[in-house]
Amino acid sequence: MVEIFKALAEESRLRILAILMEDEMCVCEIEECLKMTQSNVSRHLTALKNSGILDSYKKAQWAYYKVSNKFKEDNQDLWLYLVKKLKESPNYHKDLDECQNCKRIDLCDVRKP
Amino acid sequence: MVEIFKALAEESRLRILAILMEDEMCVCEIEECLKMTQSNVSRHLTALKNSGILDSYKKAQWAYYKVSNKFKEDNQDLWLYLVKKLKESPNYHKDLDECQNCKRIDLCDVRKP
DNA sequence: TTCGCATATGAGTATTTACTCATATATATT
DNA sequence: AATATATATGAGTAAATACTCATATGCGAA
Repeated sequence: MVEIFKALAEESRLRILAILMEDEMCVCEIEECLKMTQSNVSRHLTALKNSGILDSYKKAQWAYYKVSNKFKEDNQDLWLYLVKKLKESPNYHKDLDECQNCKRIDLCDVRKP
Repeated sequence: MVEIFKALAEESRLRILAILMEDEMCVCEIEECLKMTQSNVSRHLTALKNSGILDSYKKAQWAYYKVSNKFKEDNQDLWLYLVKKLKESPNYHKDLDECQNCKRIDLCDVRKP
């Protein structure tokens, strides 16, 4: 439990989690959406993954991250709380809009026709 | 939200919260129950209070802390999660037992007849 | 007023954490 | 094999955090 709270006790990580709430994403997309450095994104994703909140898989050189279903199941009340509160957080809509813009750019394999 | 997670991202604070789940307590009682230094208890309680999780009141030289009702109302899902998970945590039963022992000792005014 | 008790706070120390730049590693293309 | 792209990881730096000891502050009793 404390490990989960530690992972969540950081603004950048909550922003990442907020945009991952909607759909899985690739590192390069998160970078672009949140205007964060690649290495910083990677580290935060690793922290969230290590605490059991995210899952990831690789497709060629691309790494995709998504909220872990197991996490959602094992921590239903917390997940409910997060979904609600993340949508209310100050950066949420701005970040979401930015993500819509990013989806118009071909960033990684999954976005290519 | 992040402030709340920051307050909860610490083992000692979760232990304090776990025993405060049952009933309000005085600083000196928490000290005794959890075998922590007075100053450390005081600091953790202040952190939990500043994040909105706890409320406190003074009675003479004694300071009592309890879980804030406002916090419970505003963060129902999270509180539900905490109650469940705190009871499952490794130290919970040991700490609870220790508290039962402490209640046999007269520590502060409220315990005196 | 002085003394005793409870607790908050100052200060020091060690550890942890967030971020960056650089680069190692993994995968694909030529 | 060389080159390009994506991402994880090493290393350095600054800031934050947890804990302790000491003591300031607040309250009550004598």
